[in-house]
Amino acid sequence: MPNGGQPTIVSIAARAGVSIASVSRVLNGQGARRDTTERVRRAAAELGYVPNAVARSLKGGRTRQLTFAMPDIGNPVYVAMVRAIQAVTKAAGYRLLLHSTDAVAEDELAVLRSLGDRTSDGLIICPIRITDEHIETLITAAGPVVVIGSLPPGVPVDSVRADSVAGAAIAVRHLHATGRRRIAFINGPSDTVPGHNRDEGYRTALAECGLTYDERLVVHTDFDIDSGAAAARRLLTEAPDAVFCANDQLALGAAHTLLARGLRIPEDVAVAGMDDSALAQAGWPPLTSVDLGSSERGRRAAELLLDRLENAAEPGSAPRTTTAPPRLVVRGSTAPATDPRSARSA
Amino acid sequence: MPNGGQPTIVSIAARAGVSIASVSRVLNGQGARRDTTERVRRAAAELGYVPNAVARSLKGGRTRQLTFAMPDIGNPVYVAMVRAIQAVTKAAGYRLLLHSTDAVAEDELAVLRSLGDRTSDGLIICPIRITDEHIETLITAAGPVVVIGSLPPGVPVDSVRADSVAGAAIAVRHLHATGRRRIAFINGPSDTVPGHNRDEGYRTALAECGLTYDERLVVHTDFDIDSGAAAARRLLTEAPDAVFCANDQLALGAAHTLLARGLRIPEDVAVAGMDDSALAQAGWPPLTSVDLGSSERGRRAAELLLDRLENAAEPGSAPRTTTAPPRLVVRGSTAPATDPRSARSA
DNA sequence: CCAGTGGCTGGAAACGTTTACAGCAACCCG
DNA sequence: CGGGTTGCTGTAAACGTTTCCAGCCACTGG
Repeated sequence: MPNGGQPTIVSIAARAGVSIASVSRVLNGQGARRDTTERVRRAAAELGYVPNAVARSLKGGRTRQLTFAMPDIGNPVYVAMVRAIQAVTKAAGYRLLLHSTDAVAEDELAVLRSLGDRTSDGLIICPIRITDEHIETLITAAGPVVVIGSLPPGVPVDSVRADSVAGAAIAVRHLHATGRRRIAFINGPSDTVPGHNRDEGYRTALAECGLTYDERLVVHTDFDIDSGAAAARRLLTEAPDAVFCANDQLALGAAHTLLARGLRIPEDVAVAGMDDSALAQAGWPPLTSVDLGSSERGRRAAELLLDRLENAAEPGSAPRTTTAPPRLVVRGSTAPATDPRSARSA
Repeated sequence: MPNGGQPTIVSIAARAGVSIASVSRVLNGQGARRDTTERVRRAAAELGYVPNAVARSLKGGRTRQLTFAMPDIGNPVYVAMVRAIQAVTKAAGYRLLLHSTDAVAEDELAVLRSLGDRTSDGLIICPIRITDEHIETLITAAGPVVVIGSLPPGVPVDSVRADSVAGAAIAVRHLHATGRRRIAFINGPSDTVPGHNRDEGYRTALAECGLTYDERLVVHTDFDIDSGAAAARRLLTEAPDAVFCANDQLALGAAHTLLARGLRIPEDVAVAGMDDSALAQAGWPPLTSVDLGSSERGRRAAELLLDRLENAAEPGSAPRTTTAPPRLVVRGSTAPATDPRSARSA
């Protein structure tokens, strides 16, 4: 018993006195005589048989596993995506493998290539940067892939994008509408796709509002809480009346710094984030944030992937792209400076 | 080519003009003639060969995949564990499958049973409740399992526990030491292991401090932000001078409610949480929290599991249990009411 | 020069399934 | 009563690897 004592279809066949083919058929619900069915069922139950998924996959060529690769499991945005994806894939009978690439491009490529090892039937990937090598690897991937993020035009791969250009613009216009004029911007790395797009939205909206772009009000840093706090410290000398942040984590970090310096939010400075993650509601004051539709994107990506798998759309068929519209969620952190609530007892 | 055109060891053998056995040997770095080695390597590269992990697993009996099942991916505590586990398993050459059970017992059992399908070589599970059925299933599991959490004595399974009884007690004593006397407690469900233990710690510490347990100051609810906020609303009528929460999410929710009602933290009410997750540092004011060693527990669990796997310790060998000591991390949310900083300008 | 040795190699079996195919009995109908 | 149908069953091949084993060749040492 080289197997470790695990019962197999063979043990069942022996015990029930039938062939392995019959066992397989009974267990997969195909026709069999009353008598046979019963004997097999009983033998399987007595032995505590569990089908070997590996053998099954080898034969069938499918693992019924899908992979989701994201830059950072710690970021609530991706958690939201995971939930949405999970809901769809679970319903379709697939297991979901999660992979955190820690935002390193090499890891992303490795995941893409690993589709070739047939460990999973398909992949949803959320790349933070998109290099030529990414595109090359995407095209030659050994199985269906859906990208969550913006792909250059012409790349024949399904994708689901967020309109973060428009999203950033909405936030800036909102800040302007509440009377802010020195709107600082804490952004992620400028060489990432999200970083680049948010920058574009920021500039566009500033122009629309008749404000001029002032590079002293802009900081590029990493997408996490500590970076947000540090960036805000640097911005303090510029005395902004609003800080727009490229995600909620940055916004939370920034708010933290501002409050620690005795500034009031929103009376002295407004703060807005992006993603509308759980963090935005949890922050104090609750953060205004732009919902880029993380759940929606996750759900949609999963659907696209399943469609490729189940309907076996010929690999070359036209790639589909969906864009989730952004939505501003206004909370306390950007109440107008002239709002009655801002009148403090002091 | 029923395979989908994927190159296999057979295609390589044909192209290189050698047997499949030689291909396998070359690719696995075993001895071969210079000439053979080179031809195989080249053929493999030209075809873009990637070994089929499924076939390999079937033959080898191991998938080099491990599973981590946790109640909730959204909770930063589990994220910390995932990171720690990942670090260990990745170094050992294992892939990690993540599974969110959403705290439903049936799902936990399903994961445990699914070890039998040989999809992964071992399992780390973080059960929220432990029923007799859990124990039964744990014992008969088809592969090595490590439990993160408290197991009743005598269950022959490796486990890593947090001392949340002691942890809760530390927090309560700290609140008492800073002058608080009406210490409310927002706890998770009392029929969960963590919920039960934290309750015990709370009661013990109260007694030590000479305070009496007052059930009007205690709320049992779910382990998330919204529940914390709702619980705090209910507690307001009791005018506590401190709120101890069974995790950081509850604490954040509670702080939120308190601040929204115009109470000052820590001047009017102190707030303390547990887990010392990213949330605690991110909150405003930064939350005092008890670090229950999530990373440490994750790391340790991974090590135990790997040890079982690699050293093939005979299944019956003595189960090992580790306990991670709690550690109080004091932050702004529990500064003593008499602290000079608490004197406001007003 | 021959037996022995050692390095490489190929054939074939094995891992646990699913499934095409053929065999076989029982039955129905003409 | 014979030929066809029907319903079930078993044999064996296949999925893509790894690995045991035996064979081959070229040496080496006596």
